[in-house]
Amino acid sequence: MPYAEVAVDAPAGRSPYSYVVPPELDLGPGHLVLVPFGPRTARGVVVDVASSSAHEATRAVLSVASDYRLSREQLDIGAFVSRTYLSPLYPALAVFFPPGIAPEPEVSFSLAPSSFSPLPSLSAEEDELVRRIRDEGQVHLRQLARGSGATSRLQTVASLVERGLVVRSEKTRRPSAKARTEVFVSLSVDALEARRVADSLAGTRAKRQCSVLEQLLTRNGPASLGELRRECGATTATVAALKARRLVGVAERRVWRETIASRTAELAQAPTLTASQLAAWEQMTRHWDEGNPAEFVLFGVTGSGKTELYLRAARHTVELGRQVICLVPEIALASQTVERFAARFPGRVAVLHSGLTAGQSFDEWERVRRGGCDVVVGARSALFAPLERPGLFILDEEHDWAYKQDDTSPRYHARTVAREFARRCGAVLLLGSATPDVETFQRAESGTSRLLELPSRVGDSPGLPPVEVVDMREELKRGNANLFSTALARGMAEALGRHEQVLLFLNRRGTATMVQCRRCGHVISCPRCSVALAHHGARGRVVCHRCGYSAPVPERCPVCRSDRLRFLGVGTQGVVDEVQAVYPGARVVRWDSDVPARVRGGSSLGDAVHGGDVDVIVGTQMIAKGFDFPGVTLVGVVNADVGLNVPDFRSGERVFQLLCQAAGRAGRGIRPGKVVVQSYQPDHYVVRSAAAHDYRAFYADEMRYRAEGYFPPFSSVVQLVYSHSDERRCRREAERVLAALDARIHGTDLRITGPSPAYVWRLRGRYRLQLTVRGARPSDVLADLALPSGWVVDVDPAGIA
DNA sequence: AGCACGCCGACT
DNA sequence: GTCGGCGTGCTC
Repeated sequence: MPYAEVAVDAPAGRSPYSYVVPPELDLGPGHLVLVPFGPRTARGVVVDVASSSAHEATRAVLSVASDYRLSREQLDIGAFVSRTYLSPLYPALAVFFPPGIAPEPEVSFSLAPSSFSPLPSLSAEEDELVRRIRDEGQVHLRQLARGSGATSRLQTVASLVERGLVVRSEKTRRPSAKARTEVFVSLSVDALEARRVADSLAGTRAKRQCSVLEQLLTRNGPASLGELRRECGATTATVAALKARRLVGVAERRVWRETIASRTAELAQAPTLTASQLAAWEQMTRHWDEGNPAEFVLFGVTGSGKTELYLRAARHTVELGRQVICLVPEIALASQTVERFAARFPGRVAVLHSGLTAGQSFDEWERVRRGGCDVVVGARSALFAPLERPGLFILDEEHDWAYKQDDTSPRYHARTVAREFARRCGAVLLLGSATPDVETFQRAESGTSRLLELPSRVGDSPGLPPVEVVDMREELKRGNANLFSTALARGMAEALGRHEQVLLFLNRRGTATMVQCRRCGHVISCPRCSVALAHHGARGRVVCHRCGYSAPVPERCPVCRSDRLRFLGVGTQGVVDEVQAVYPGARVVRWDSDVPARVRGGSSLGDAVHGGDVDVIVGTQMIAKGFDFPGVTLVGVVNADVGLNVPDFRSGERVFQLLCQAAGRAGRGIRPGKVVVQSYQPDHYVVRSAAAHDYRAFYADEMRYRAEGYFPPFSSVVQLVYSHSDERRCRREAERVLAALDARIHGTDLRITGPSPAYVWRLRGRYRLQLTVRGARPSDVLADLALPSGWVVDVDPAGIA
């Protein structure tokens, strides 16, 4: 009897469970199935089918949940991700299925028919729950399990089920999207006949039928019912009448939902390469054709023409009969990249990211699976698109930490997974950046990968703009306590006088706009997290950026009742106000995540900026990244060094990347640009090297710092965080695991630090302690360490204290 | 989710 | 020394 080894959707399941394969199911590795698991039905992925099993299977697979099926390669990559990132197996495999294709079976409760007759005596809690179920018809288990008091609610419902007053039911929900079809109407008689009938109907009561015929005649082809409704006011009745008279035929046809890639159809010719592009291209193809090494780092400033090389490499791959995956950190900022790919590979580009509607996403996955696409462009999860034979993986802006998934399992880094993918299927990995991750650059330095340099900007745009670093301590000494230094203020006045645009960049990481009591010093903080609440002046509220808690700005200090509250720190709105105060005539806009994407993008605000109706743009991280502002000649970095003091070994690298990107925004048009960087630590190597546009100087200093601290790339880091609502239990558990780890690391190179409070010590009402393990291969020792729930393990975390 | 089990605090 | 509540582990 065949057995299926199934990776079950159960927490902490790193090894598969054995199930009997019922004879009626044609089951193989890669199938998504439903299996009984304890008292519930769970999803699972079949990883293997064998004639015998190590564990004696007692239960059988229930059904196959989807016709999507994973390849051997995908199963192997999933296992790699689970192993490398110490993640449960199911989520590491589930990423290869289109989102929403087989939702988790849902448990709900409804009233038993008998409970409509007189009720037996109920406790107050039971009565309340019965009323709620009656009012709402049914209640989902998820709703009961959410929020405080969940345990008692679940107990109450369990007792009601036991007494037969409430019935528990479980249903598999339908996929969140399906193929869209439309009814198409076409003439089933020749044009002459149709013309004759149309004329005969003119002036009669059947004027809609008449105009449908006219429409079909002018189109000289089929029209969808939707189009006919819009053009002629036709209804299904109109079409039915025409069909009854055997004048038209109807057919249902699949229609594909559109994305930006499918809307851009204009074919673009490949431009001639510049000398440095050509040199890089020749180097790439030479090594590519030799097949060794298959990893390239494309190192070039913004505007140096990296995308053109991506396109060439993609063309080369497609000509070899293979496909391309191009990852971008944030798709919202990458519409230009998508459009360029779409223009070079018309109709053959798929876009995959979380911003698509369920229907669009379903269609894009389906197009890829059917072999209809040569190129997939998308966020990190596009890596898992169902391509037949990927031959090239591109990571644009490879240093960006959006490539690391850190909120849910598997906590993978797309670069690492892409590298393994490429290795397994003999594909090329192409990493592009103006400021490569030091770990990436180190690989190139050591010869593990190949460095390709694009030293200058292409076209007529001037070189990199000169950067002036202003020492804000000196500024303070001279009595200027304003937000803007004398140099920045002068630069702004000059630019505005010439009717040129100014971009002010605010580094918000590590700062908060908080509310403090002047009398007792108390800072208004979140009741559930140990962070100060951010002040949103425009909305008159204080907001927790961690858990979303929000409250009106208090009138008095909650501790000492003083009404002398002051607002610390500067947000984008504060900068806007300051600009307006100094230059009353200036037209200022705020450009950050508080402004909805649709306003920033194609429509009003974007047009206003590009059309020159805006003088000053104020923003955060976001403006430093994808957007192109050709009219900007002055970039001011208001507070360059804020992020340097975040307790994270990568903080220097992040600030460097941000400063370089911000500086790269100036002078992208025809007129030369200039950058003013305001800093309280102007001598810091990060600020100095960014101002000099000198990546290699930064790299040298950063590597020294990393070596001294035993940080990556000199070690690998695994972070273990335990959270618990009870502080004592939290400490006890962290100490227990520390002792267990200590016992294991004897004779290894591993070092453990902690338990130490996490960067945010209290989050959503839970205390958090962290252990950090560093060494050459920390995962090996941690692989078979069984951790109770409440622990989060993050391999190569985005940042640690 | 639901059930068994065991730890820890409270009480006779 | 015992009781009982609740937190934790397990489900092929």
